[in-house]
Amino acid sequence: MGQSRTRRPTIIDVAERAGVSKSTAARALAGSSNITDETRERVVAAATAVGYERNHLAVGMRSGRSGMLGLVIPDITNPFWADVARGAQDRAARAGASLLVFSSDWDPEAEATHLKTLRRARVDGAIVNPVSDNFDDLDRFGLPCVFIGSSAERFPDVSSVGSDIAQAVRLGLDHLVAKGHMAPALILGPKSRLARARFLRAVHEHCIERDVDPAILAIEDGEYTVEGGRLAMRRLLDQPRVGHLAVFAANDMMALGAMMAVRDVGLDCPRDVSILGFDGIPSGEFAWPGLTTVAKPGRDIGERAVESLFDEIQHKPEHRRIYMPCRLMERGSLADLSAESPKRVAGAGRV
Amino acid sequence: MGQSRTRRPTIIDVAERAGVSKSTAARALAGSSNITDETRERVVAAATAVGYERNHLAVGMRSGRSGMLGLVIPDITNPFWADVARGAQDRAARAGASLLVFSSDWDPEAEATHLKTLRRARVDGAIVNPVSDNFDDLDRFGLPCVFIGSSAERFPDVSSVGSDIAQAVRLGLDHLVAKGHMAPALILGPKSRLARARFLRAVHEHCIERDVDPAILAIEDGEYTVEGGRLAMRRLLDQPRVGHLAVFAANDMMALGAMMAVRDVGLDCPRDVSILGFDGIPSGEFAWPGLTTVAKPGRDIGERAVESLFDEIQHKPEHRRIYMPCRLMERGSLADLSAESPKRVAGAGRV
DNA sequence: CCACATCATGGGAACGTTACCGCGAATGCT
DNA sequence: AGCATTCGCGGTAACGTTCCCATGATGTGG
Repeated sequence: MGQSRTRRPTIIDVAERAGVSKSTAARALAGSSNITDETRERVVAAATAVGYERNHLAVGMRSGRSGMLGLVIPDITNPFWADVARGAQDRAARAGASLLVFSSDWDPEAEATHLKTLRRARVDGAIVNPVSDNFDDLDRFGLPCVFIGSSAERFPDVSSVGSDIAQAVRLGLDHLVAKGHMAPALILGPKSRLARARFLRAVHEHCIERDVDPAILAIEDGEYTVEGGRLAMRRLLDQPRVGHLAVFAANDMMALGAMMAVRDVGLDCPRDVSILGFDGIPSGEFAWPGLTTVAKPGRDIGERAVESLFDEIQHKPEHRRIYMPCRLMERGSLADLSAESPKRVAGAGRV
Repeated sequence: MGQSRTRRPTIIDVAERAGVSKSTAARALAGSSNITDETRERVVAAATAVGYERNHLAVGMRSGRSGMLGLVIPDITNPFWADVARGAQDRAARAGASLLVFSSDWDPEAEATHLKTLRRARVDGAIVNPVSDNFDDLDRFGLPCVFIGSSAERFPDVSSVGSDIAQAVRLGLDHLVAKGHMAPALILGPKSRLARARFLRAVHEHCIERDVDPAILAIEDGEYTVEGGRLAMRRLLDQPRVGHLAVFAANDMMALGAMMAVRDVGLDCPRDVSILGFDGIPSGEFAWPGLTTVAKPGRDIGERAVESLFDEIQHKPEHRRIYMPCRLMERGSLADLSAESPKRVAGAGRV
């Protein structure tokens, strides 16, 4: 980087060089109103000549719009959230906005700090995966906000975007049923998490539609981690059972952990145990066997969140709850038992 | 979000409420100079009472420091770059700065656009994994800049932070040798990439130190992707060979692809083929067997890049080239042959 | 040919903050 | 006591932009 610290040219420099006032220069550069073509061209030429670049700080100050959005997610290192961030980034960029990204590590305090930073930076709005239960601060001077993820629904007044868990569960169970797994065991996240309740409710509904008593499903809880899944699967394997075991895990990490547990006890997936995940993280592709999973549309969620946020910023008060559809990614972790045993449950075979 | 659009309080509101001038209020809030404790307390009280939050746009305007940094990486969705972003984020936050994150998708045009956006946003500096060959624009008004990654070294005038490829290769080869793999095959990225040349040179040096002729090493090239690795491995397996095959891949994705290729032809890793990767992406942990790899310190790189950038911003002209050490992650993809065959190469066993 | 509308342009204020300067009071020193 | 120095505080300018209003020029219609 050679010659350092030349003062950045301002619109006044442009105006002087073009021989007009700064008002005229500003009008010319803004594009539209009431300007001779000749003057406009002269101003534009002057601008490129001096290398003028509009100062967005000043613009933001004058207009009250900084052109920046905030994104507060648990961890950018988590592939799902990286996907969300990428979608938000792209959508924001398409609208000429920039994204300030923060990771909260599921820590309410960090979250609060980051939100304060965002308010001070005068972002036009924020997208948050809420960790804390208390967002009164946020409310005070009305920072436009869109929440993201299933934890968002604790807040009735805030628009939110998330994945359609009911549809996802339905998709997963339909697939399991089609493969001949009528009553899969469940590995779920910790109790008192909204996502868990929603997942479970969808499973119940699906079972009832198929005339299956939900109570017969084995359920194990665990942390949303590889280790959590491993332990839950170990408990599942300890239970007496006949024949093939199918498992629907509420999270890919848990599913991968479950896969490890299967290997730990000398069994084989998918020969002895079938595993279905939920998330769509890339690691599932490289596991052996590849993890069949219901993939959340992280990128789409990010994009839609930004769009919702723009609505919010423009005071379009249509406060909405958006659920994005998930998609089945079929890989190798499910055995196909549909031919082996006769379908004993009415309506089980439908897709 | 209930009562919307109350005007955000300014320092003037605070001053009025505290019964002082805005200068005094500013001084009180800035912390230090020449203020009675009593006045300071009154101002601080007033500030919290009205919910004052300093407007960083205005501060940036006045001071010329926006308190924001830019980060332009190929893809936030790529786990390595997500790691880098996380490190940069945390380090920046610790210094009270925020990070504007952009993904370029290895597209020079997108990169240029993002850099322009960053300049307009008046970031104090930028961290870039350079894609383009031409950064004259960047130079013009001296946006402080630190480059990141091995492609950075094309630019002699710009400070850079990257991983220590020489050390990484040494680490990997030492480990291979210790496990009894004296002359591993190499799966490398495309020619005319700087990283490839560096990798190869380090391999040569290591070989020569061990009195091994580098020319005997089999080398296959491929794209830095799973598919690239798969194809390269397939070619490697087509070649006639005796006994166990060991492979050092220049990238974890390629290594995972190689693993698939091994499975494709009915062989077993690590029984028949040993594979060593380079990157440390999480997916390697869930592959079967777990991928032994040399992990790049993505997070540390991000942190150091921010630190370097701060130096750059403060005109500390010590332009530096920093190489961060890598770390071996031992998992299951390497067979231990050290006991089986006598060491025929002098000095091979050292660690 | 004059009244009036239209239009391109310039002047100035304002966004919120901080740095600088100046003023009056209080304090220290001889 | 008298003078110098320090100290707390207020006023004002400036950062770069855009918006509003005024002004003068030009065009239009009666």
